[in-house]
Formats: sequence, structure tokens, C-alpha cells
Amino acid sequence: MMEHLPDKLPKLTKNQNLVMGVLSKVDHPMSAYAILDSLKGNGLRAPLQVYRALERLEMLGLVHRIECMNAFVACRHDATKDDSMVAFIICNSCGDVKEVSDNSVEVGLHNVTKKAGFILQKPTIELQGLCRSCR
Amino acid sequence: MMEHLPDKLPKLTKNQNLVMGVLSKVDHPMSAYAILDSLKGNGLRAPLQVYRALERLEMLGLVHRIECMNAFVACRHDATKDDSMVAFIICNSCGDVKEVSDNSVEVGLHNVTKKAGFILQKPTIELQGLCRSCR
DNA sequence: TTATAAATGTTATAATATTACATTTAGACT
DNA sequence: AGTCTAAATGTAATATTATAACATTTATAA
Repeated sequence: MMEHLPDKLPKLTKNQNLVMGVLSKVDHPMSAYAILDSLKGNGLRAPLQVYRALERLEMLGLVHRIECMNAFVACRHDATKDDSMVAFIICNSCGDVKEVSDNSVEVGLHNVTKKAGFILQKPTIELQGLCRSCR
Repeated sequence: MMEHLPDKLPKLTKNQNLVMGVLSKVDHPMSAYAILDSLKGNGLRAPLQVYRALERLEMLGLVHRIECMNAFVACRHDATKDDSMVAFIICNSCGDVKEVSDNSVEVGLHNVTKKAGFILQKPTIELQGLCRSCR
């Protein structure tokens, strides 16, 4: 709806697949350098190789960057089918990160941007606090 | 309401005042190092001096960190009177950054966090796109 | 005034991200 | 197949952002 993702995913390249593979296997965000470390055995040597793959994967909606952590996480919903806005709930205690999506948030942001005459391209919504088990 | 700010502001220290002074004079976010540069003439020498002041000013609600820019901006509303949630509208074309606040956003986030049984401590809402003049 | 917490000053270093440039690969089109 | 082009890759160097560790000074309040 607002992030103009491609309708169909193009085939991923070698490095894109490697990076996607790493992020898919874990349920938490990883730094670019942590991804690089875990791919040293696969021939990756330089940060840029990871950053470039991440950039592309983010454009495809397969990966999200968590700004407040300088880290990256695999998208957990089918971006080609459901292009709704995404927020992240980040537990300051256990470090758990969950992707959530709620229509009323979308409505709220629509109000705010409309009021300002603003065209929204990339929303960043990161909610830090205490998750159900930690509070 | 959710960011537990102090009711009354304590007196700022020397470095806190210097940093606050710089951020107050401009209307855009500045990196910690840009702040440092502009305070070299005032005796500041090390990044840490700026980062420490920023950390405190952020706790006091006088400064906000813009995560997607790794930069800091002076708060534009009276944080001791109006503790409502804050979002930032960031123009990708002209670089303009505006602080906005809207009750319906707050409602939306309340819904999302309630649904997840989550206690919100620090929301980060950064909306990148095109401002009225650039679109 | 003395105990204590906060703030400061300084050096070194860690962590994150990008620039620049050469080369290779994949797709689209004769 | 050959040719063109855009995208992706490989590599080294460097820029930018942030923190650790430690010594010292200042402000606050008991």
C-alpha cells in the first residue's frame, strides 16, 4: 500500500540467498557483522558484501532493518500478499523482537501524514518496552 | 504518560547546556560529531562528552534521537507539560524534519501493545517520505 | 564537612557503514 | 552463438558512530 513492493519476487542472487538463509534460521535481529561472521565459511569476506545483499533484500520486503538496534531481521509475513504496515515490539529485558501489524496504527499514521501533507514512503515504528513474560 | 519524564527540569550542567545550546539554534537533527565540532571552541574535545550530555538531555525529554539518521534534535514541545507521544516526519528530498504528535497514533500504538501484553517504554516513530513542498 | 552521586576529562578502541575501483555474471536482444 | 547492458561481485581502504576504562572534579544533601 505504501512501500511499493514488487508483485513477484525476482530470483535471489548468491549473496542475497546466503544472507537470507542466515536471517531465516534465527528469530532475532542480527547485525551486519554478525551475519558476515556466520558466512565467513561460505566465502564472504567483506562487510560490503553483506550490506549490499541486505539493501536489496530490504527493498524486496524480505528483510527489515531495526533502526534502534542497527540490526536486521527476516520479515515474518508474506510481503507479496500483505503489504500492510509493520511495527516492531522490542523487549528491553529479554531482547525478544516481534513483528506486529495493526490497522489502527496505520489509520493513526495516515491521519498524521495527511494533516502534514506528507507522502509516506518508509515508516519506522519500533516499540521498546517489556514483553508479556518480562513485565 | 509513558516516558516517565521528570515533573520539573533540574538545572543543566555545563556540557548539557553547551549541547542544548547548539541543538536549540538549529532546526534540523545533528550528529554527535557535528555537535562536537561546533563546540570545539568551547573546550569540548571528546565524543564522549557530547554523548553523555545527549544521553542526559534525552532522559529529560529535551532532546530526541532520530534513529534512522543517527542524529539528535531539540524537542519542540514543552515536555514537562505535554508528555504525549511524538513522531517525526522526515523528508527524503529536502531533509526537513518535523516533530508531530497525534492522538490517533497514540491510540493505535496502545491497541498494538495491549494486544501483545506489552508495556511500552520508548516508542520510536519515524516517517520518511516527501513533505508538502517536495512532493 | 564529609560522604556520595553525578559529571567531567582523556585516551584508546569497538562497532557500524560507505567510497572507490576493478571484475564478473546474468538477462535481453540481435 | 555473439553482443550489449545492468546488476552483482570482490577487495582494500576509510569514514562515521559509539563505548570502555580509568582518573579526577564538582555538586548535593545528610
